[in-house]
Amino acid sequence: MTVCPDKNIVPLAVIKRLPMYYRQLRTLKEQQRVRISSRELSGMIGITSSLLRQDLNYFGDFGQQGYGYKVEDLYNIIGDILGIGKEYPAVLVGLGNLGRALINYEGFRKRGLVLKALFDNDPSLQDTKYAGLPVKGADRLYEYLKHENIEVGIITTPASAAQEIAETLELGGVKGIWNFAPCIVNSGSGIIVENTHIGDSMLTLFYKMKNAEN
Amino acid sequence: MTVCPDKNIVPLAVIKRLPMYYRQLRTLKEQQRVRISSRELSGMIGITSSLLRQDLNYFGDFGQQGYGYKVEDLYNIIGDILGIGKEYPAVLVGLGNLGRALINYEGFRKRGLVLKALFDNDPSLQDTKYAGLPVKGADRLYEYLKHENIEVGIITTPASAAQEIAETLELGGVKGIWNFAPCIVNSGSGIIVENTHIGDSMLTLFYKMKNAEN
DNA sequence: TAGATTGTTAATCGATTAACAATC
DNA sequence: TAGATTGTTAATCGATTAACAATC
Repeated sequence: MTVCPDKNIVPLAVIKRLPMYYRQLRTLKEQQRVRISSRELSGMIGITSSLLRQDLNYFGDFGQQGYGYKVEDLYNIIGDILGIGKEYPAVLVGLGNLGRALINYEGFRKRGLVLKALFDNDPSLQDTKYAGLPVKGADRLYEYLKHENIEVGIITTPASAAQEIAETLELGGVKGIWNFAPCIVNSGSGIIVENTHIGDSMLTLFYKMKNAEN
Repeated sequence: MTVCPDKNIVPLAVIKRLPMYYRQLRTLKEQQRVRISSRELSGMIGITSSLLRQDLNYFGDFGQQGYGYKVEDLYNIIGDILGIGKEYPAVLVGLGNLGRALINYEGFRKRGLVLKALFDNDPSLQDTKYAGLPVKGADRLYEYLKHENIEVGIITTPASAAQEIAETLELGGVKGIWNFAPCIVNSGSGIIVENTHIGDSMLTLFYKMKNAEN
């Protein structure tokens, strides 16, 4: 029952499925479900039960033969594996519509993302507050990072500004960058960059729609 | 040079990379680059040149031996493959922060997504306008869809409302659903559902950060 | 032409599925 | 115990990479 991630050999494909399991287990928990078999859970998600069991067994033996998995236990275990529960101090750069939407979504806060300050180039926003958080000029980002312990930098600027901001974040010592700008952000050294290109998924949708007509 | 998608046998893994190529080619086009080799383009993106050439060859022969690819031509070709240029009339349901952010992002409009109406349950919003678009009660969604030709339904409601909205969209005859609610949306018949779970990528980031420390 | 780079085949690698013994 | 379902191995399937002949 111990959570033991086999040193770095867990395939990324497996990791990417964990949040999906986590979400479905939360729904089940909210419905007061106590136990669930790999067959039923995988069916809800649209994968095979083999795949689900394989994935879980990268981290440990969490089930019980003839019984299945305890919903709440598995939910907590996957939460632990994902690093939920820990707090991640964060800054967000780029106070446009998407930035504001992310700031106001409580789900992130609930999973451990704690915003500490916001940055934007617009002079009219300098030294104001938004959602209770201080708004500073992007030129003061590096200085701020030097004095605070920030682990995550969120980029919601236009593409043109993203690379420079990423470099500043990296110099400032963040551990991970969550990039929403529609461009590839390169990290010099090996810090973690997670790209979320919302527009890409729209184009994937268009492609599928176009080709479903046949 | 003709765009010929080999009937439905293009792997999804390939499709998912096309928007990335498209984005990088746009950047190159903006920098006035005329030609590019598969080696250089793939390097910018962080994949092998083999993979890039394999991917493109699902759709046709767009390069020239000894020369490479013409940036602008390839950009346009990939745009065509993805279905950009065509217009997709759309509705958005759920006028929260994320919904508003999407409405105000011009990039979607540029690629062909044309919002026609917005829906929300909040009575104070009924029959107002937002960003020049009419806002209606979610209970009027089905009636609206019956009278208008809408192809895409965007769901930015809380998880609890998403499934019902999805069913209404489907009954109303949309071809594709772009779901941002943090839950799995099941389509009865086979309409296209593209899920964009922003929160999932945050959890993936957390996992990577947690395990990079070792 | 010589050099460069494609398109494409074959080899490798990794991820998914099937199957079943172990066991609750 | 009998039935159910896991954990895990082996088989399959699919995706990526390497290599190179074709050719611009």
